Amino acid sequence: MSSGPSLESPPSPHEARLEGLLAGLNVPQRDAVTHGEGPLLILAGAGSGKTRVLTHRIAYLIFSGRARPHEILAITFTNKAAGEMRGRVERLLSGHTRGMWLSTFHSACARILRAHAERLGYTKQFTIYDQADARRLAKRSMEELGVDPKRYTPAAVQNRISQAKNLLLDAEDYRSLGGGHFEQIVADVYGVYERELERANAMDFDDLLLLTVKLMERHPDVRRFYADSFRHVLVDEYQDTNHAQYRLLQLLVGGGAGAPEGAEGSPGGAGERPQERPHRNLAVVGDDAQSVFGFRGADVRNILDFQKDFPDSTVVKLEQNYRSTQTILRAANALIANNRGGMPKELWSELGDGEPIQVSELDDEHAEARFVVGEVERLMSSGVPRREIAIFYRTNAMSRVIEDALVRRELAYQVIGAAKFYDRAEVKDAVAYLSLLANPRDVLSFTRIANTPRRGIGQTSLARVLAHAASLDESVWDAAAEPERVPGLTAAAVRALRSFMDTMAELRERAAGPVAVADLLGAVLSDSGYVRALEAEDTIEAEGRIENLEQLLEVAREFDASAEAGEDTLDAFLQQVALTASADQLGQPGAPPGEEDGLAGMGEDDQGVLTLMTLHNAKGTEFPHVFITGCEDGVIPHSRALEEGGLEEERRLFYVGVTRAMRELYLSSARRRAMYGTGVYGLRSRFLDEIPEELTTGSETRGRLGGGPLGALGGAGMSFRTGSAGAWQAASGGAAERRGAGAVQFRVGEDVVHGSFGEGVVTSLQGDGVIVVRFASDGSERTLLAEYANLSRG
DNA sequence: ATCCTGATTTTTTTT
DNA sequence: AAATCAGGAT
Repeated sequence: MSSGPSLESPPSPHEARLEGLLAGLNVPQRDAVTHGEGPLLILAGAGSGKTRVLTHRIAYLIFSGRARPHEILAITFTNKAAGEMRGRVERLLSGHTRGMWLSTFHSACARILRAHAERLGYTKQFTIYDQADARRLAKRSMEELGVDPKRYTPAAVQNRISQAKNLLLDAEDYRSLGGGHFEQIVADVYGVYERELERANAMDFDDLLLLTVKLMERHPDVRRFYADSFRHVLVDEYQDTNHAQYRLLQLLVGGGAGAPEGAEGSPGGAGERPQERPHRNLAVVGDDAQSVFGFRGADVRNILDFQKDFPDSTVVKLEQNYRSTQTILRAANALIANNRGGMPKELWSELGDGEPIQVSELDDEHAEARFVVGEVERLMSSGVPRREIAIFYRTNAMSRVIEDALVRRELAYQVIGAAKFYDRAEVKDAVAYLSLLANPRDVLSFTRIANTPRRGIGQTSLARVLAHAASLDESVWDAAAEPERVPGLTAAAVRALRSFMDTMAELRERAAGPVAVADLLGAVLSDSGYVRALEAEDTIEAEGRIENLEQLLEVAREFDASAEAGEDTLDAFLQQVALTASADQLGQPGAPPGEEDGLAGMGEDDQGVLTLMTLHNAKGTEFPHVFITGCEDGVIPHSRALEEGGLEEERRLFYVGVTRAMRELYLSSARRRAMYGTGVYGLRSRFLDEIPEELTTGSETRGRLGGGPLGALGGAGMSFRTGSAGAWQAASGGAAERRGAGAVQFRVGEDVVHGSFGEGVVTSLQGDGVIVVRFASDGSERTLLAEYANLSRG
């Protein structure tokens, strides 16, 4: 209306900016973005544009003058999500995000803890132990207590400790809960475990949350500092928050159930500035139907009870879906309707019915993989770029078979989540060196690297050093630095230790100065003899390790380049590494797929690559074409989850998978699937039956055994045992592999494994069963008789 | 101290 | 099937 020349003052650039921000948003989205002060609950169904709402709300807060960048704390679930959000906010604000906190709970907590570590008896160089470290420490604590690791596995105990921490319970709290024999054992281990963490100046993932809460509870001034500083707190994926995170939010924004404001703010309270008014500017976004992290302490009640916690909260419901066809949404709605409780929501879209959902049942996981890959190729030949296709599965282990099939067809792909770069042994070793340099009390890192590479410091000597350090209550570093004082060490061990520690001391001096992390890492790798030892191995694997270390150096270089001057770069680097999750993906999407370079690395064009990931990692993503594999009872309602009564969470997980699909959805299952090396027969997932039939299409009978004469299978199909090698694999293969009777058929480019030469690839077929194989172990090419050589598919 | 071998366990999902 | 672990030989 106000366009054109007007007597009224034209909209100021400021107003225009605000208008632009709201353009294209629907009514509830707009309400959420423009909501002023006070608690806000945004119930955002799948695909309803919640990230858009979050980013626009942040921009709105700033444009409207309600907040300045440094007054905003926005929490996401993964670093990747945080990075994406930062990018989008930056675009909206044309770069004005300086000082804004946009991170995960864990990263934000680590940052806060580093600033106040001394208050909790830590130094700011504290080490962050990941789950594997935590498990090792739990194991050691159990050994110290003489707990039988057969009866109780360290993993189970660590799990319980983690749960306790998520509930903000310390060892004594946990003990006083009562519980059975196991719980008492856990309480014992928890106590020792905690003591060891403190001695090591280390924190596990859960501590980051727990200790931040503790810090703020014990030190009101610290709490007040952050509460004042973050005028607006926004939380994504609120349905996946656990109790510790919930509590932390209460401490930051005030109010809510169980918050101490009543006591503190009331006259006669703690006596410190009783007039403090909590701002309660908390905006949370979530969907109870997508709560899938219960196993790690997430509590759906946080979102379900939000209105109880904040009776005056504003609630906005986003139900219009901008992602999927109605067919997909109807399936999703029908599926989730089988869960009881939860907030009623009905997703709808304007995108029309689209294609029916394809349901397929295959013989086994190999047939399933071939089927999926075949469909992928069909899609691609009809012009669909690779990046628009995703394949989901329940467990990481399931990716392998699919990857094999993809490599065989030379399709470029990326696996999100698995292939954890930071989990590689050599990378962990290198990081452990740096950790020890930063934190001389870091026992776990010390034990990891003291004899890596081999330098004559064996288990026994190591144990003696640790015991000595413990008895004098000094750091491992100090104990090891004077090996002659350690009782019981052999002369050789003393010599080896001294030489090792001399090197470390030199490195430490370097670390103390203003040194680039990459330079320090380079010095570590050469001075420690680590790279030399790898070079001496002179194997393909060692070469790969060296390449990985090269890559780590590159990461360090990038870090150095972006680090701010005067920062404790080593500490910051270690923190980043510790908190970079596997799902955050080192190489950005679009990078050539790692893995078997060459074969899969054909993604040079602008097609991007296929994406493989677990259903858990799928949350927050969307793809035009989605495959969900392993739709079998025991896999998708996972058997372990069923035992623990987690059916509804499994259903939500499946729901998450279904709602990722924009246009086409494929659901596949296998009648028979190998687990732990032997075959297991499964039933199709009960979730498939919860999808209305009229929405689906597909043959239940697709991929029947062999397809050809029944006899082809013979007795081999019954013995679903590997070991006796490719027998049934050949027999149950699809049409492409159905050729000769009995003998295994190979194709050029196929991966094979030989009984004594190991892995190789078929380079040519000479006819009459004569094939040529190049072996990876030594690069040799050998001519073999397929029938007699001890060969099987890789 | 180190290497080798056979037994046992693993697979739920992740910050 | 793969990886980790314990025990034993060198």
